[in-house]
Amino acid sequence: MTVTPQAAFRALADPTRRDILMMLRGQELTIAQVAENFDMTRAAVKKHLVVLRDGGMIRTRPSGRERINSIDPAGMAPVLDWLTAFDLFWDDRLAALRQAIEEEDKK
Amino acid sequence: MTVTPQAAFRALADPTRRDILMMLRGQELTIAQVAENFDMTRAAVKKHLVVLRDGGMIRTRPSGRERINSIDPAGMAPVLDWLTAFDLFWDDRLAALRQAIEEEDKK
DNA sequence: CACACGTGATACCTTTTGGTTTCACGTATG
DNA sequence: CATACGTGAAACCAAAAGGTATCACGTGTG
Repeated sequence: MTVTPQAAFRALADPTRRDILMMLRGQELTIAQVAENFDMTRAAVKKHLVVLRDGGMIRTRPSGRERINSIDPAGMAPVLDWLTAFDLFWDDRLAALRQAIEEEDKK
Repeated sequence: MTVTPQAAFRALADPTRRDILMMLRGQELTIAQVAENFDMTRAAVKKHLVVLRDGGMIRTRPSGRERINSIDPAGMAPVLDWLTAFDLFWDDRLAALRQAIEEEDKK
């Protein structure tokens, strides 16, 4: 199941899905628990979770009659890779980052 | 005209638009020149350029009867900011980046 | 000035997307 | 075993997205 860059970018394109990712950043949640935080049906949230899964952003593990969703740390890689390849803006960011790191190393 | 993160993510969600950004990475192009590279009408490409502009990814400057499109380096900032705030995967990337920079500094 | 050229804008069409409702199914639990 | 619970899946709907064709308009150019 190779995750295409397109699936990854699509997963990030919806604000609800980005919120779900943020929500899952520190904790694992069942679909029902995720749905509690949104003003939409569980079914709608489920669909978003499927898109996130197709994009490689989350993993789902069954536990009894529940499904536990957690972030897939590797999922962001295709996006990062594209941004790196794009690399125009990257120069500035890299420069700032390099400086920050060097400053920190001086301590 | 504040660019919402949503507009930025939306701009990146379409493969044609990402291709356009890549195409604009090194050169400035008129809409007609951009359109030459795709199997779709100029009007369709124009729409993509509008979305990219709304997302803050490109700038358009008039030159006679032409419009010259170029990348806006600052456009990627909202995306980068979100990814940084998301920061789970970031750890690995940052670690690798830090190491690469430190290695280079030793030379 | 007449006219070709590059673009902007609009109407229109089809497909995708985000959402709902409803029902079937496996899993706990009284 | 009966039943409540969490989920999966399908049918359906409205709105958004991606595309086309077409026309209007400013800008060069013969």
